[in-house]
Amino acid sequence: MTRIPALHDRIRTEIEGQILSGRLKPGDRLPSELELMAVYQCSRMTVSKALSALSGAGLLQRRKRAGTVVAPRPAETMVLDIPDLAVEVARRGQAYRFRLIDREVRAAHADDPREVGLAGAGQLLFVRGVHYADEVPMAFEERRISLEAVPEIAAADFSVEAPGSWLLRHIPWTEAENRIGAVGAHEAWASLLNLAPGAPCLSIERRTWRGEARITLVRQTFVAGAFELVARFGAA
Amino acid sequence: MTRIPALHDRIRTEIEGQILSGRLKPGDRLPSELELMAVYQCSRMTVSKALSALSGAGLLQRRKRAGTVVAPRPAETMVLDIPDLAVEVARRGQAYRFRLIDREVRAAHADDPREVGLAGAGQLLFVRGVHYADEVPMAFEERRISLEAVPEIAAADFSVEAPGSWLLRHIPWTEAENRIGAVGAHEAWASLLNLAPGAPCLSIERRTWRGEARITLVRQTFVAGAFELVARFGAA
DNA sequence: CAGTGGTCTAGACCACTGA
DNA sequence: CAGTGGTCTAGACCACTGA
Repeated sequence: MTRIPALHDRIRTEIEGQILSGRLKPGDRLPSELELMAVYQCSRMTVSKALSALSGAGLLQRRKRAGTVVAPRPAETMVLDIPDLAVEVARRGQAYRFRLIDREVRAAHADDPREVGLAGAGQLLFVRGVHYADEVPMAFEERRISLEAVPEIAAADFSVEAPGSWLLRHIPWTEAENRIGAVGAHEAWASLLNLAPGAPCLSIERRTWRGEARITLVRQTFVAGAFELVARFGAA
Repeated sequence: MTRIPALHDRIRTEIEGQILSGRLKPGDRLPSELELMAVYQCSRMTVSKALSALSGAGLLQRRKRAGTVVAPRPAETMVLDIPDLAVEVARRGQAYRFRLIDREVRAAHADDPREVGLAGAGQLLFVRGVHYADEVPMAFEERRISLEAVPEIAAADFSVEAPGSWLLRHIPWTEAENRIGAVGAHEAWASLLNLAPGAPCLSIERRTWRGEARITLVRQTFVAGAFELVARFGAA
């Protein structure tokens, strides 16, 4: 059973291979759709489908009259997996637990632009807790949630489910931004992770939106070595 | 000049909006192509183009006979920008410099599986250096390059150009994998970054390939706060 | 076996834009 | 203004697979 790939797929793969291997370089011009129809003995729609896919993937640039050229090397953007912590810990075969440290409903601090940006004049829910894998502390979490956007979270029980998992089930975000860096463990929470103050930690600060509405602002701080992010580019 | 969007684009946007807003939930079934043809008064190819795009983006799942359903919430994969350091520093309006610490051509250490995986029985080029922004040390880099894959790099002058920039110009990778974590500054290079040993650093370890060939293995260690990675998902 | 999506054709009209 | 890509049509044959 040798699967016969679709013709548009074969055309796409062939041209993609020529670009990735370097036989076709940025700026090189490709044959027109009319010429490719003759090469592959097919209709224009079929050629167009292959070229449009490559154009959508950023490998080609197409302009009327000017024709189709190989795109300049794209910015190095990679796909980054940011798994839900409970899922990731379970995948490793460890027991996951979230321990709530404290929670508070209050207005945004007017002198904290991040809080004002999140909650505006409304209330926010402020939550802190620790993520454990097999009862070993893995990350400290400090989260702010807009109660205007998610009023029903005021009643959620975070001893059962981490706030992040709760949010994902109830109002998944449509947009997110993560800032990833390193920080030294802060005195206020170093001991919660069994660390000395200043010990190296991986910090992920995430903002999420649902459409226009700001949902949450969370900062997770991981014990160095307890968690790694992986970003990939290219074939699986 | 109100740009009239293409019909297939309008169909795609409408359905996409219904999914992202939650009016259509994972598992919900969409009308068949035949039904959508009637709704939008268009041909099947036009409907198909819209649905195929959404299927390719992971928002829909399509199966013959079973029809088209909204896909389960996709894994949270984000787009991560990993800029070339020289480019990133220039973008900030700072002066970039790479300082070569040492370089060495040798065989892979048989007891280091990462080196053996990179160079096999062949030679590798081992390079260490520091990246500066406005003469302030920003990152320490330790890089291994397969000389079998890139013999011409043996003659490159790294006082002029960082190894990473040289590689990008000469043999851009087609696949890459990055592991991002936090580490404490190592005694061997902490002083090069004006850090005390153990001070928090952001670590990026990158492997690259060109097709099947392994190109390089590099670990860059950034002074905490000197560099942040940003990952985004959703609309720009 | 009937409905669904996957693919392909041979044509058409058009907007754009560089020669 | 002529060549190019963007879009769309009305049809066709087929593979797949759940009712």
